[in-house]
Amino acid sequence: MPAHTFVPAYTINMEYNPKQLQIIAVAERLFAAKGFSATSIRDISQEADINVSMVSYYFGSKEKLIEALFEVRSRDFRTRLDVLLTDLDLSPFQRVNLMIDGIIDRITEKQCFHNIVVREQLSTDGRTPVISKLLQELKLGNLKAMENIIHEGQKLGVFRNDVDVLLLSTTLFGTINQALSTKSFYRVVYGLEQLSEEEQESHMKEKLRIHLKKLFRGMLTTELNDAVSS
Amino acid sequence: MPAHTFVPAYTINMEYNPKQLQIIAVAERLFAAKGFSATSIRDISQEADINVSMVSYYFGSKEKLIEALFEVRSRDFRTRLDVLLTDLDLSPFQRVNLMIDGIIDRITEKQCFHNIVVREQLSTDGRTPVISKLLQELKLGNLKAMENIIHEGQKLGVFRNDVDVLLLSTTLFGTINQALSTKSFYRVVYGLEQLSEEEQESHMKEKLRIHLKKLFRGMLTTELNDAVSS
Amino acid sequence: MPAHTFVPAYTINMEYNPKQLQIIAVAERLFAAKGFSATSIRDISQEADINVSMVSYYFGSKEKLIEALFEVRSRDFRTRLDVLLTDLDLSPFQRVNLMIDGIIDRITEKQCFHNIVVREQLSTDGRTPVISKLLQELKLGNLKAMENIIHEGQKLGVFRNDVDVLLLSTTLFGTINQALSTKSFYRVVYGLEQLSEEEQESHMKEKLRIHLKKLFRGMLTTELNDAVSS
Amino acid sequence: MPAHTFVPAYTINMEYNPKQLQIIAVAERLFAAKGFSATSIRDISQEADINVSMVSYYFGSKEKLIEALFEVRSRDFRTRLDVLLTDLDLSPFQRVNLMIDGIIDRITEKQCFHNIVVREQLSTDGRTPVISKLLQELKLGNLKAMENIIHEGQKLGVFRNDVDVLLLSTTLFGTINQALSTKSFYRVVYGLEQLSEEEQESHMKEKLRIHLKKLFRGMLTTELNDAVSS
DNA sequence: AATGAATGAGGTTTCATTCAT
DNA sequence: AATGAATGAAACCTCATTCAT
Repeated sequence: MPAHTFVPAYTINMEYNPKQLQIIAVAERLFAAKGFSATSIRDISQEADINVSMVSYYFGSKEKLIEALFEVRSRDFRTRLDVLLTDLDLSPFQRVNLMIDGIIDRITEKQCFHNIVVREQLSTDGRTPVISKLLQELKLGNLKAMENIIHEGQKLGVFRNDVDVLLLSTTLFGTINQALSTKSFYRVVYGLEQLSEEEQESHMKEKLRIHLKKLFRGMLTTELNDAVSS
Repeated sequence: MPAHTFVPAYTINMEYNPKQLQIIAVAERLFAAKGFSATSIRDISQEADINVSMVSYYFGSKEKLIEALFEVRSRDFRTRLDVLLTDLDLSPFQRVNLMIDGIIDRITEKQCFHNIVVREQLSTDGRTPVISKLLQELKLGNLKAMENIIHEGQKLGVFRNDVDVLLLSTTLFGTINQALSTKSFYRVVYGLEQLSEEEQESHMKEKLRIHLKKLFRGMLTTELNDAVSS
Repeated sequence: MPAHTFVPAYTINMEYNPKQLQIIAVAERLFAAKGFSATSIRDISQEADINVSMVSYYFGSKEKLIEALFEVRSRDFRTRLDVLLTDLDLSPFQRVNLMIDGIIDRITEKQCFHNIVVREQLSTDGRTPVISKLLQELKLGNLKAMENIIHEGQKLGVFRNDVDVLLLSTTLFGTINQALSTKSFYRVVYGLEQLSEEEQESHMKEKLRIHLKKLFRGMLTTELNDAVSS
Repeated sequence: MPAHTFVPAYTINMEYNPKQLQIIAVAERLFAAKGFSATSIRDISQEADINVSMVSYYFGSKEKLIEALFEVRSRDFRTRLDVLLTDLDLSPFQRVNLMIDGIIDRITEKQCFHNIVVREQLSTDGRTPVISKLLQELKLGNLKAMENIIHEGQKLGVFRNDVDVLLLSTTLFGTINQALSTKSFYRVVYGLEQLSEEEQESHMKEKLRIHLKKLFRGMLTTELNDAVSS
């Protein structure tokens, strides 16, 4: 092998070229639909209309491909998160509502990736340390952001003090994820079969927004006493 | 019992023999840990200490094995669900709290199966009609049970009338699923590394119970007005 | 294993009990339809409504089963052949025609077995010495019988002297086999689709009889001169 | 050429590359010797000195391999058939003799393939629609060609009018097939053990030619009256 | 830079057979 | 005498990856 030229694309490794991004996009869709193991490199290369060997060529391996996918998408999120919450001058409830809207939008927008994230979280033997680390950071970032908002509200005396932010965040993400993954059940129950895919999605998003805002309001508002004895 | 004509047991009746149940149990654990596709029949047979061909022998195929798994566990759930909620003479809130406890117990008890269920729900191209149908029934049963309880509370004037039961159920299951799938993150954040597996789990369950009961109380209680305008 | 009782059925090996004959009958049908290798013991046991292990139990192996099949059917033929041709007082042509009728009847009657015989003959690496030997004897018997009849006709000056009996026999059996194996093509060409299976078969048999008798007459009759120069 | 999307060559066009043709050649020999089912992909790949997975790679499956085999060989025949019979200016008998020679040559030349064809015809549940169709076309082509020749002879008053062309064709192919499949018996009977394989074959071919030409002459010649009463 | 032919490991499944009962 | 649970080998096929070009 001619050594001077055999520096495979994937060793450059921080910037991805258009072809790589295209492959990542296709892989994202398929991994979301069928799962990582059930998706073959042939599936991907077929849908992306590229040669089978391109995945290995560009990423080194299938494993590395999903790592690249996580790297790219994680970066997206990190950037978007901070922007949303720090600049504006808003009341705590407005801020919470904005956060809820932001997260719903973000997740529904990148539904495929979130689907993959959920799958990865389910895996006991984490796919790979790289992904585990990225996921951990992602989740920690989310948690810190929410903590900031809520602590601010608490300092202002608007929010209760006994708020379990982790569980609240768990409810927020859990509800959205659950809603998305049972979309078809949702359609049946609400009788939305005649609506288009998009109409149905925006319908569900709207309902979700209202539901989660009400929920957060209930959990954060001071007047509620905590007498919950089963 | 696999007969001489190779008609596996489950096509005759719905009884599985001890060996089959053992295989199902092993498969359940592995499918939960790695996913269906990533789990090979060899993995299963190795852990179950049986011959590779026994899976095909007892179930016909890997596909049929997971179907059997769903059939067995679904049956468990159906039976347990009704019992819990119909007989006792309780207040609406007591009933709701009992339901929450019941569902938390049920899911944490059959964590592996629930993990698999979540994975299946994520799959766009449902593994197989058999499983889709069972899942649909399961979810419908859950929803109906919750509707019964809440409607009763509404008739008694204890609960608000504008409750979206489907979304509430989504939050309930979504929160529990999310909590379980991010268990290790939970451990890090709460600094529970020194606790044993079981101690940690019961700690989390306890927190979950309180959180969800508070949450339901907030969403169902009448005094809360619904002014949530972002 | 208790030695005194473990003399498996198949070692007795000259007489077959009803169960064995039933298995042989089913195997015959399936081997004819799909070939030996393509027919599994499970296929056989399913159709015969017996346990899978019965084939090994009664015959020792699948291989031995087909040997048994050949033994049983070969015996049938040997007995039937001689009877037909030696006793009656007939003209040579009458005798030839009787032979043709007899062979057509015999083959169509035991079509499955003949199908298997043809398959075996095609196999370069003869299934097993046992079968090769039986087949050889069978063919030799057929040839001798035909030689007897023809030599007698020659002695009487009714038949030509330059008859190649082997090739004539080849034509006789080859034509019948070919006709049977292209039965469905025959049906299409003659437009017999509306006839029942049996009607069609008797139609074909009748045509075959006439054709072959005419053919033999042509080949055996003296007046034809042999000037065949391409 | 198997493209990156794993669409094997033959689905794009009907050209097979040298490697594929080599595999087909090996498969042809083994299928002829042992039958389709009894021949494993391992057998083929071993004899062809290629990797086991190449068969699936080049043809998709074992099933598709035999289909490819039939496609290639069928094409051969179709082209050769017409050429032979249309151009020359010959007497009807010359033409028939030429046809007989041609068919004998063709079959002995492609003996393996013909062996496989005979096996396929014997299968009640035709291997696959593709093969059934090709076989049907092949047989129909043969029949039409023979009909043309014979009808011409009839128009010229040289051949009898009551000729059953289908049965005559059955006899022609049946005799050749039978002769080839009982080659070893033929050797024993004629005492040709000391001859080489090729010498023996040409000996048999010569005998076959004479036999079949005489036979056709007898069946087609007008003077023979049809008094065949058993 | 990119291809596609080729590989070998490993996947699921089917097979004939055995063995304890 | 007969069963059926269980086995291990081998079947076909798919997989991710490599390598020469």
